[in-house]
Amino acid sequence: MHKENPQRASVLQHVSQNVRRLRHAADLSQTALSEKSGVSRRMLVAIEAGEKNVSLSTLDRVAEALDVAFSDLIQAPDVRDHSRINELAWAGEIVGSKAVLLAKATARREVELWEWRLEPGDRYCPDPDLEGWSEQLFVFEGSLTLVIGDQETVIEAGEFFMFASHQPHAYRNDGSAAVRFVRNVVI
Amino acid sequence: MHKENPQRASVLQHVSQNVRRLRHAADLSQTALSEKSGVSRRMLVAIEAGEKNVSLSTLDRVAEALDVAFSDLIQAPDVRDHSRINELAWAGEIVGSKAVLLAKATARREVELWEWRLEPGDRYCPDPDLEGWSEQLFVFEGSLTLVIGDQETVIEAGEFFMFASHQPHAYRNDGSAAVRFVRNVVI
DNA sequence: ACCTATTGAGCAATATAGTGCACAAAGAAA
DNA sequence: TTTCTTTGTGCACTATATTGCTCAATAGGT
Repeated sequence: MHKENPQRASVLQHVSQNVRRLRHAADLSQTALSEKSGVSRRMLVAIEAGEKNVSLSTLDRVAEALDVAFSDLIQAPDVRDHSRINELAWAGEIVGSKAVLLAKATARREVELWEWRLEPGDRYCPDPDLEGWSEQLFVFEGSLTLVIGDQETVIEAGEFFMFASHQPHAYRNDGSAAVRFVRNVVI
Repeated sequence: MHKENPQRASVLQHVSQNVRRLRHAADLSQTALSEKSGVSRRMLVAIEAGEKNVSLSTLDRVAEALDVAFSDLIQAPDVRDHSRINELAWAGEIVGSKAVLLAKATARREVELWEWRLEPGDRYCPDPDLEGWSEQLFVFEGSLTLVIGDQETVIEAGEFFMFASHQPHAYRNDGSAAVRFVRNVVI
């Protein structure tokens, strides 16, 4: 009649891993999370073991106590690959035509595509983004000096660079001509 | 002792709206969806009314029957803005330095950043993407002819364009010099 | 050794998700 | 009108999520 609970739903496995991971990230014990969320510790054990079929509102209380979005608890925990690829994906019939996939990122919420132009000697020092954000830069004219922490990287025209933008960083043009680049901000 | 069910969880409201919207989009009656998903019609009514606290596996069965991702059922239904912005967001101290936010998209799963180069006379005709995908193009050298359906658009160097890529489309270089552009694929 | 914090698990009680049935209201098409 | 489809609701029943209580096992720190 009813299913013998094969728990086919992969969502539950993700939840189990995510809750544990995020709870440790928040430096909370099961007891502490239980008090903060209002969900019994016994239930938290079951959730982290993946042996109970959690309801939405219960899971939402956990998400709120962990200070994360609900969707963060159901997403596959390891799908995020902010890997740099830079491979030739297509070559046209005429020599020189090409398509290069610079990077592929598993986005959760937002993407921002920016066009930038920085005159020689100019700079931009943004506030660091929150944890999880990353930026992808593609310089198509001039030369860009990227400062991350105390480390400086020069990105020439035609080059691509990607970094986690929660650390302090700055853009600077040390060259003699204007630098123009595309900036892709992703979370 | 227990709460008088204020159902504070906004997730449940989203679910209620999403299920109904997607069910209509799939052209299914409650009865049909019930048979396809294995969830009782009585429960579907409750879900769409937002008066029951659905469990993950039950909602996952609904998601599978609707042929959508689980996260599609819990997300706020109208948050997707693929709006073109193109506003000057920052101006440097030296005249000419600038940052232009070309576009901001609410991404759900993936982002792909591509660098392209197309020689004169060359073209690329990809298979149309699935519903929901969109592409953002920024041409920084040459001139690109974008064919969408039976409509042609010429994008000059320095210009930006965005379109839903589920419709048949093609890139073509009608100019006399190579065209180079950045292509951002988002869902 | 001891003490303490943390986690896992068993069990009984309770709250509620989920089912199946019956029936009514509304709308569309004959 | 009559028929059919779709949807909402009340109710009793079952399945199970959720709780609070136990106790055991493990790991660190003193």
